[in-house]
Amino acid sequence: MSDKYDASLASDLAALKALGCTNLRVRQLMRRVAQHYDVEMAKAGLKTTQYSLLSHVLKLGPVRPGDLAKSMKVGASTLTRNLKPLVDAGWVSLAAGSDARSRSIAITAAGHAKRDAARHRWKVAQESFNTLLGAGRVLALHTLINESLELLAEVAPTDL
Amino acid sequence: MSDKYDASLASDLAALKALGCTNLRVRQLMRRVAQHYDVEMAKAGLKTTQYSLLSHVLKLGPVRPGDLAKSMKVGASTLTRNLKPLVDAGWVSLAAGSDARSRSIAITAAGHAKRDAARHRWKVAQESFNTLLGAGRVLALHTLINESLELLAEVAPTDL
DNA sequence: TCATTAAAGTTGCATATACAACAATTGTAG
DNA sequence: CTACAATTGTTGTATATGCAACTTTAATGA
Repeated sequence: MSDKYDASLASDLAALKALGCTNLRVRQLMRRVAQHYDVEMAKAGLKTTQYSLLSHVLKLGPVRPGDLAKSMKVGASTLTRNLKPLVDAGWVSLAAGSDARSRSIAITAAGHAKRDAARHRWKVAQESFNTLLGAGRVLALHTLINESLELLAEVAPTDL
Repeated sequence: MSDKYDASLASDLAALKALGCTNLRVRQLMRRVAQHYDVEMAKAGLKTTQYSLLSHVLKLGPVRPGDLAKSMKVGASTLTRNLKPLVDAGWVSLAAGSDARSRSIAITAAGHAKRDAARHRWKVAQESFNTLLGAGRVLALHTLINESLELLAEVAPTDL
């Protein structure tokens, strides 16, 4: 398959210089998107990040911290800390793993219930987001993110 | 001008359901991009966020906190706190504003020097990012972010 | 077996982020 | 002129984020 972004046209190279800091722009987008989703998720008593974490634990079943962190693409230390509120709330359990240095993270019955209850809110946020931006734009954004993450992961200094 | 994302094709609507959480994906991208830039900026002794803040203060001249926050699209409380390390380092000064409830934020000589010294690192990060992803992809990403931020701002509950 | 290295998580430290509540000031209606 | 409302920032609280250093355990080599 052809890559429509392979060519570096002269016009592109000129346009690049007019762009602002990509890091800043991505952060700004992240904040707005978080705000959009958080408004809905708050009605379910969850931060969007917590919903994602809960969903991943549910999907992966009993899972080791390292594998969960890789799956979510966050650093190990971030995972340790983000897990704490969920454990405190009784939505996630931390048990001893087969290997004595590792652990086993699992969702509890209460956690499963909480996630199911919050699922509807997430859908509302996701769908209103799609409507607001337009389907084509959201699809294009996801495609760009997919490609970018792959390219960035190849040269990333750490797993995050 | 025509908007190539206006139409909601049936094929698009079907593809949307296959997408994961947009909030999660944008966050993941943000982390990787931050990591990429931070590697370079660390050589100048700055976080990329601090470089952005310093650059904005430089660009806007003596500026009120509220205006600076709006320009950077961060919440007012975030700005207050992000400013502190820079003030402590002597790169930014906080003075009384004309209006007694407001203030005046300005860059110091040391801050200006620091920013100039860091500018080269930022360029390296930005250019290596462009090379890694490809000019077309970066341009497409910026375009999507520009459009998305505009649409999101219209319905945002707060200024952040 | 014993020292070395590798693997897996957690903790100390620092920053980033924002909502709600608050404090201080200015503007405005009566 | 005063009571009420709007403006402008900061703080309390809580989460998100990750690097470097550390602890514990497992694997490996001599």
